[in-house]
Amino acid sequence: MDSRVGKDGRDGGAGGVTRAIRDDIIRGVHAPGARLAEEALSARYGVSRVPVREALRTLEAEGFVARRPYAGVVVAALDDAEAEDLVEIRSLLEPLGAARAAVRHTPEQLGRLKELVALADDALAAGRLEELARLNSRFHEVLAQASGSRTLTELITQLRWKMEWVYTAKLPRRAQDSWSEHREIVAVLESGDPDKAARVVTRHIGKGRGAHRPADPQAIAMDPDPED
Amino acid sequence: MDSRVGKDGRDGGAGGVTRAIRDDIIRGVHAPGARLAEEALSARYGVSRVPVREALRTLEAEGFVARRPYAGVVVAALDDAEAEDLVEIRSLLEPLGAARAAVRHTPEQLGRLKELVALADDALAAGRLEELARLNSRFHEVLAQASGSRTLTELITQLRWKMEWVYTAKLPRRAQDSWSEHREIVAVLESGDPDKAARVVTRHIGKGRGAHRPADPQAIAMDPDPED
DNA sequence: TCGGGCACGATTGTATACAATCAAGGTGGC
DNA sequence: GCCACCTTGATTGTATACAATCGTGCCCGA
Repeated sequence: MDSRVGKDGRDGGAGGVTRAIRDDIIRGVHAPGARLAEEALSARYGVSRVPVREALRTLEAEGFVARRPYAGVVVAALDDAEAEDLVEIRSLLEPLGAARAAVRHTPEQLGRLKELVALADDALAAGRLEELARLNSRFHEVLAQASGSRTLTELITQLRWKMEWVYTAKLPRRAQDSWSEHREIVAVLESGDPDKAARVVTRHIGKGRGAHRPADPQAIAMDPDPED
Repeated sequence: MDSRVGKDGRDGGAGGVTRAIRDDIIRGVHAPGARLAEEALSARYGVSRVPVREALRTLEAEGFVARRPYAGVVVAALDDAEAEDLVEIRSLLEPLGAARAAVRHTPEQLGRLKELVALADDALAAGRLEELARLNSRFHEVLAQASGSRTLTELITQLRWKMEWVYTAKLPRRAQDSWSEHREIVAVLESGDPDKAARVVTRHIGKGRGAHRPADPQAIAMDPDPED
């Protein structure tokens, strides 16, 4: 198992290490609470300590690791309350992004979303679930970009990473239901109605009414899920 | 004008440079679009390029600078639409934080908030407006921390930095009105009602009804403001 | 005169070497 | 035996040196 980052990444270098470490954290390779020694990481990913340190700085700002001076970094651990907060925050921001997207989306983005829906149809028919998950991520990524707001896009993307991280253990559920809703989202975007876009995405996220109320137990029992 | 970072910072080092550069960006010392050459920064802040690079990685993740491989970093520029989005996002997240704080706040945090209100009374009576601005930042910082969610705290803090950045030109308005509302917030927190806390903070932020609707022109004309 | 191509300078990305700091274990005294 | 103190090892933080890459301006030819 060699995780060293190849020379093929489009970015200069350390960015690739950042992605590699982040992916390994999300996939559980580096468990929450685990200490990440710089030299061990540099050996594992095949670069020196400098890119590793820069990657850790990025991951710290993103909230995946915690850093204490002269005491090293550890993988962050999200307790249940924080996981619920992530769901709540996402249920606020992604509808906002959809409302923006309904007004600001470019034709290219709309076309890309339609293309993804079509690809998902094929993947679903062929029963390729892994493909479906990847397409799902892409769909929400493009949807966020369509908001036209860099801040919103980055926040939503990072929230989805965190969601994937939290729910990484319980993998492939509900992967097939969501694409009919995705198609609906595309249609609403095309209509250009921001309020309707926000409502549809709110329902899609799986967490309706109750804006600032802590998620009620029943909603949690529904187990909202990154695969939507 | 010597901006070099002193040895007295509580953190090991590069963290201090991060704060210094961020402050200078917010204060407009480094204008939006300006190129930040690493060597120039290391000379200016009195450290080598390594801490500078790490600081830039943090600031990139926070959205203050943009980085392109082998092309250097430039200070990010927020257009009007993005500025409005910041207001909107904040108007969603800070009430959520207040609702959490109403349930989760610690006695220490509540005491600290009351103390800040009292200090603001004195500062107001003495007419020290700069002191008031600093206390205002601290108040909202502690309020965010009282949410008990690391994610929420960091998001809200970063949003306030960005707001301060955007509205940095037009400085000392409305600094005196907000503290009566701050006192009200403390009272609501103490009562422990999350919905009421969210409503009060929403009103305090200055942007009421219309959750996912783009801010209407009238609301923008009111000129929402970090000094609240 | 204008366009293509190449060499050069400047800047970013990376690696190695060194200094500062912390934690743990040993040692001496009581 | 126990506690304070120090020493030592390991790890982080920083500085310097080197490699990779990009933009620029000059040169040359048509």
